Amino acid sequence: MTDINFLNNDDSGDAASQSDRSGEALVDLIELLFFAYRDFTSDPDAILAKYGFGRAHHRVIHFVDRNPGLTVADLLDILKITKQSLGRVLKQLIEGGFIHQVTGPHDRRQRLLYATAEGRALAARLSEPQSRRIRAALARLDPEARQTVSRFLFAMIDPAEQPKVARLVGKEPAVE
Amino acid sequence: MTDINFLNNDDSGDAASQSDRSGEALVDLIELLFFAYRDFTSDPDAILAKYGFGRAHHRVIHFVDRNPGLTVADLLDILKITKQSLGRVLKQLIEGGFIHQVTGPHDRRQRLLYATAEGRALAARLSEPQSRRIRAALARLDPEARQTVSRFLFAMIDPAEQPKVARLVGKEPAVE
DNA sequence: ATATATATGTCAACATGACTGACATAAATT
DNA sequence: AATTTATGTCAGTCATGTTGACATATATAT
Repeated sequence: MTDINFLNNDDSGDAASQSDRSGEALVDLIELLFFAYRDFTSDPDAILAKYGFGRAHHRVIHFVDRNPGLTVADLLDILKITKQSLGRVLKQLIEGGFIHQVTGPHDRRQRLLYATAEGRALAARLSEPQSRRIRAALARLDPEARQTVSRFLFAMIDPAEQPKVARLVGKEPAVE
Repeated sequence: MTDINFLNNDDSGDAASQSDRSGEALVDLIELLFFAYRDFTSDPDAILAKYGFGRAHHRVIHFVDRNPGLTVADLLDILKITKQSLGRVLKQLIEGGFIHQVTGPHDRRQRLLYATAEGRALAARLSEPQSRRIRAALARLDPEARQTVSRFLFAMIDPAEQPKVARLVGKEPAVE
């Protein structure tokens, strides 16, 4: 029924836009990235739905869990969204007891963010299927594939953002 | 100002959630995938804004351009969205003259979708910065990196979806 | 001390792109 | 003739992003 059969539908003879063979392989990678990311996010989405949360909550709890003491400004810079957007999901996560705030010790204007025990459990639960998916994918490849994939993904990030991401991830994926 | 400095904020001594060293590298890949995809989609987003279009339009025009004669059902299966969601963006693309419909020759219920000259031009314009980004990323890696990355991304897709994607992309990324 | 800048929060209005549910039409299939 | 399928559409809702304006507390500079 919902079977993809349009490869046989090519009886129109009009395949002009597909004839550019030079960039063909790159278009493949564009599409693979789309499908990989589509499925990569589907696992956590299903878990989040049980909590009444969305993908935005996932991103917040993930980065707060991974970086205890993160400030709101840090989070805004990572997620590239407005504080109004962040405000809503952050409020829900705090009210739900997944994140708690601590007034900054040096700068009392700051609210340092920490995941609670429940928050850490949720973060772990969300990352688990994603880790498993990555582990399964890498299992089919050579041992050095992880390094290659890591470097590729890092190189895909805007050059201006790469230093920040390198510090955030805690490693230098582009260096051996 | 908006400088990320929370790596120095770790004066709380509480890094419990970061102490799981076993899955550490996989968490890195989770984050790199997030950042890579975030920036990967930012280039087309800027172009789409000029047309009053969004990311949904990009996906539709891309797959229609790449697969002339695609049916609505095919598109729904690729994008994994509802027909109501697709309906709006498809309508706008048709009204804007980027896509035109042809009644199916065998099954007159079907509307085969084709990109117009303008649609092909838009698709090319959108994929150009993405191709360039990928090309630049691969340029820093070994020649066999493309094969590795391609296989990795393919393996990240739900196994049940892999055959469809393999046919759609027109290659077998998992095979040499 | 006062002025200014910064970090954060909040209110209001809005846009996009998803969703569900219901129903309509035309054409194919049984 | 009845049913299924492919598609379209109306109506309402939700999640998550946006801009603009403004408030508060605190830090910093003059």
